[in-house]
Amino acid sequence: MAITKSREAMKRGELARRSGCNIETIRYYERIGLLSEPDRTDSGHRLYSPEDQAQLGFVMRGRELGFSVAEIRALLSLMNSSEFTCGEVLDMASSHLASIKAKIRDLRKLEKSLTRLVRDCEGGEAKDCPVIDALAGTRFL
Amino acid sequence: MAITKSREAMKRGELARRSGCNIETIRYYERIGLLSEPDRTDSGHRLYSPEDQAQLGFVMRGRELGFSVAEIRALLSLMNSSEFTCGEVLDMASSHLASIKAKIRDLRKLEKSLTRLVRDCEGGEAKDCPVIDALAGTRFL
DNA sequence: CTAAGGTCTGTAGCAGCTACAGGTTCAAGC
DNA sequence: GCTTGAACCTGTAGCTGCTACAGACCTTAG
Repeated sequence: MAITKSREAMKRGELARRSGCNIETIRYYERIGLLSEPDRTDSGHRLYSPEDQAQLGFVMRGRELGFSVAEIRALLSLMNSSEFTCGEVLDMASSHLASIKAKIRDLRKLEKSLTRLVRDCEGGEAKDCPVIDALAGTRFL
Repeated sequence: MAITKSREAMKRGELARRSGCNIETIRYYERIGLLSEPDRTDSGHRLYSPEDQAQLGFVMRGRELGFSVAEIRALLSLMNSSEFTCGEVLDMASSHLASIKAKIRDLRKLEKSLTRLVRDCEGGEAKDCPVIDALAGTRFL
């Protein structure tokens, strides 16, 4: 094993443990370009630097905020371009926010419909179940 | 082409047109067992009956209500079992409702975090973008 | 030196579709 | 009857975001 950087560097398992990321997901992020290819030991084991760990953290927080892989890729390349403007980032974040709001609206509609169906269903052995009726198209939502 | 049922039966394209379902999705639903295998003409073209169309409608409404394919499969087999109880359906519907509520809660958290970030971002050419800072881990959400 | 664990690679699987290629078949016009 | 183009057939690959496994190699403790 290479001696250089050995104090700071860690292998995939430890990065997984430290970051809380699934060990296979780390390799997946590398493959799709969300993590840059790390150094390797002479025998081919990956060696991650603290910078790699920071980048993984960036990706994970982005995912937690619901950004898609494509969006995170864009954010990363924005950051790495020497002069990125906060405006570009703002555009991405606010359009992402808009899509989250839209999802919430859709889900709230579902919630309303289902709540009504569940409320009207008595749960007995009735022949006419409002939920089934709705699905069968014989009842309006 | 078989003469029987020809007045009522339709081919895949027409079923797609009438139901609003993507034509490939119909075949997909058949493959995964959400639609029963339809009759065929002598040359192998699928012939859908009005019952098939009703079943497709059931599946589509289920999907619109956010039920998973597995849940819809279960609902279908419940319906086809001679004596299904409304209670079983109610259980499925209300646990599905619970998962929708959970999704809404998660999305609302995201919405809050993102709204705050976007609000604090002035969108100029600032060196310190709150969105980037949050992703980089140098700012708490 | 050996055994157990970690890591390597490639690949397959999940949901829920959607789309395409390459081959029949149908239906309408001439 | 023949041609043409649309519709249909099959199998399979792609999408997103992972997750998991097999079989080989490497590392480390005893």
